Amino acid sequence: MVRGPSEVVSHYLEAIYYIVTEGEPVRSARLADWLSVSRPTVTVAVRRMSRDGLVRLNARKEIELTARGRRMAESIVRRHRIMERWLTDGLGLDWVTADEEAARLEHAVSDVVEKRLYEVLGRPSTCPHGNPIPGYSEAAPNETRLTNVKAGSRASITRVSEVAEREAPLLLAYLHERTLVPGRDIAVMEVDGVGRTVRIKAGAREVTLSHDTAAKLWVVPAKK
Amino acid sequence: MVRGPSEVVSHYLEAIYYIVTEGEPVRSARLADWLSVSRPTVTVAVRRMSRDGLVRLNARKEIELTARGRRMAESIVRRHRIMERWLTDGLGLDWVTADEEAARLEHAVSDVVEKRLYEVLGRPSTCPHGNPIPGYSEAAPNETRLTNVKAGSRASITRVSEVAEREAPLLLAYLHERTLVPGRDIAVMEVDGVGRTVRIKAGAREVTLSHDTAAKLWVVPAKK
DNA sequence: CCAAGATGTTAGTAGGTGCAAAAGTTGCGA
DNA sequence: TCGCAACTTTTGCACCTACTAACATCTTGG
Repeated sequence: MVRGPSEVVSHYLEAIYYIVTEGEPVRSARLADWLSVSRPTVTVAVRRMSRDGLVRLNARKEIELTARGRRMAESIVRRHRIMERWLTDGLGLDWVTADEEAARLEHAVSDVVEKRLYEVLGRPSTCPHGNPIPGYSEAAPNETRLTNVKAGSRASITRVSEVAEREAPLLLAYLHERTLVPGRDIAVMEVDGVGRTVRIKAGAREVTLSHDTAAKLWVVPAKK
Repeated sequence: MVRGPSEVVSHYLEAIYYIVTEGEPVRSARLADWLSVSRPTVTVAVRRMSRDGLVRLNARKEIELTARGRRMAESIVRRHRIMERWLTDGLGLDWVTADEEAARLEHAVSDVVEKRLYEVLGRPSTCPHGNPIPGYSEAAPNETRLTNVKAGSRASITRVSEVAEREAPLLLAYLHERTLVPGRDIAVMEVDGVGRTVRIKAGAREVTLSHDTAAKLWVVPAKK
């Protein structure tokens, strides 16, 4: 019998995957914060995962996924995002609740249910806030953080970073209220390097975002 | 934070609930078989559950649910049956697969999802094979086992015992193939006390069931 | 370059869940 | 009533997951 990763290990893999996707180094302390456990707990968990060939530590003690670990992580993230789609589109839950619920359901979903649900949902290509579903879709190659866009240009929101969900759950509701959702076209009015803010126009509405918040929004340049 | 029962404890509560519902005594050895664990494992698990006020042992060492244990068990069974409904009606899975999947999903479903899903499914009153959903519906009071019905009378199938699912999963497919499903009207042709069989007619088709199998089918007498 | 703060590990402890082997209990048929 | 078979528990082990306290190491600002 092939035993999959435990629920706890799955959460580690998932967190590592999200942080890697943001292009940030995965440190043990960050995982401890993310998963709300103590640092020694992370140390031993990572040691177990390393023993099982899921992760490895580089010279700077940063945690990296092995090929096997990445495959497992993708599988979990895929289930998570498909469940989020169902919870929002099918059951009408809001983004924040859907994410919390998906975090539990993702470990209970088998291949069979995952595939059937994906079909029934109409083969969605992203989770509700725009993140691609591993194995079915990928991020746009010309995607960039909103903080990299120059004042005066136009862009289209593609996704809200997964990191926002975990480290600032209130942000999701904040963005949703302001209709800063995937597919939204925006115009960048002003980038203030001193105040570290970005002023944008979404439809008729102007919004000023902090640099931190803007970094959580990924966009593609508007066509032509 | 109110910690619910662990997943393992939930499975114990669920199994106990099903066996009690069949009117049979709950013995430690039966739980060991049901849950596929060793008997010592059951002993210590039951001791923990007893300590936590979920079960008690009577003089014959039979396991009984406390009021609190029963409430928890009902909550789990409710989630299980609602999930089964979704898996069969929503995703088109067969009875056996739906039951297996529901056994994992039931532990990951929150109150919020349970209630929303129940509404979206149109407030079903039973699981796919006819068992009532605790808190929403109850078994018909005049329900009886098929083995108690006299030859020559007519009856309507109400449900397939939950015990069949766990202790004889192939039986579910067997019954489904023969359209012996809830709502089916049947005529009892012959009850053979020696051969321990029951011959019934369902539509145009005659089927002979063993006594064991017939005992897993619950029916109500045909109207009039 | 050094010290403070961030980061990581070791040590010791605890509870849950599981096992096999063996000993104790009980109930029932001969 | 005796003895066997079924049932239950004890014993001793192992592993995962978690904690706190204390120590070690690393990085970076002054």
